[in-house]
Amino acid sequence: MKSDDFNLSYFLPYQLAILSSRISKLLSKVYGDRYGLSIPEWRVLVHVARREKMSVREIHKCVNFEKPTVSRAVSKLEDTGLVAKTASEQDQRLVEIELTEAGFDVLKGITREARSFEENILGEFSEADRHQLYVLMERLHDALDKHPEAANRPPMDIEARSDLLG
Amino acid sequence: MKSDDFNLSYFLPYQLAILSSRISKLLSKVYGDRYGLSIPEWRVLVHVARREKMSVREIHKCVNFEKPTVSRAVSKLEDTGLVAKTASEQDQRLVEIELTEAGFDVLKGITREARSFEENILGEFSEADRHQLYVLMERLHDALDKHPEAANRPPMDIEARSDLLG
DNA sequence: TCAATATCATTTCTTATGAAACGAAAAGTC
DNA sequence: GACTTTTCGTTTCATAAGAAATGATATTGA
Repeated sequence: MKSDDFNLSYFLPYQLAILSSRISKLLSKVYGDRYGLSIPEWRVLVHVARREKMSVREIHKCVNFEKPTVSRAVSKLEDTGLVAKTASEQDQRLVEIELTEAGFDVLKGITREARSFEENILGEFSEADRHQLYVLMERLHDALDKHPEAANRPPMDIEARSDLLG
Repeated sequence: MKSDDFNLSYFLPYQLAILSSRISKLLSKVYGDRYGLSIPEWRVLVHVARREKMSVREIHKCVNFEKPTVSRAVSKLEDTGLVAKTASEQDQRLVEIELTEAGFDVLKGITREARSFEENILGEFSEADRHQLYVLMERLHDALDKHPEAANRPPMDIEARSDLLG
């Protein structure tokens, strides 16, 4: 049996998955091979860096990973000395997580490499191209937001790069 | 410690991962909840449908999953009667996989729903918008192709939708 | 005030994935 | 024509992720 009905090559969900997977795998060579971090660890690290202190719950909402994944990532980062965990004074259930100096140093290194990685990929893209790309992705998110069954979109960070969104 | 150095909100690999994950999860409600298929199973099904017969190896190269994953997906699809496996006459190592009538029927249903899903997401996108989106994704793939360490890009299907690529 | 409920982080438990190992079959080499 | 090497598909094996359960603390309400 054979059918020409349907072609994955132009099916958006498939193309996005392939593209994202190729980029993620390549990027993971930066923080994985060189710094020994997993994807969840690296995401947690970046998010924690942008606040003074964060709880697992807060990170979970931002980072688009499940709570156990975040919890494990945080524990591992604590083991390697990149973050510090302390029980909250006001609410003993909460764990306050913050970057250590070592974590800050590592992040600085990875940040530099991540930026250069992105620049490498987007090298041939003009500012207009980048703007276009982000606007299109934004519109896709908007379309998803209208679906009641869609997963929540992680909140944007406050300080936006207005140079990109125009 | 706190740093405003780096903002994931505008980091392309992160944004792509989030977007792709949101869309994939939503789509998986179609083929998962309603048809009981996993992502690898659904991809295998579609790829096999486009050829008379395919080996595990061939599928593996197209589908962007590892060989064991493909092998398992095929076995499961055989169990549920959607594909048939036969040892090749010419080469006893190869397994020829083809869709059964039941597989064809299921695919027809999913295809319809997948199309309507995509249309639902891209509903507000004009033809020009879609073209733009695909061109930008294409350029990102091209940039990745230049990296020696990047994973191979799965080959495009032959019959391209020229209406999109212009 | 004390029980019932809700919230937070962690810990099972199950499942899925990919790397490496494996056995079978073909191709290459002498 | 046997021996080595390569290729194919499957099967371990180890690891990672999410669902559900757990334990601890807060909050609510009678």
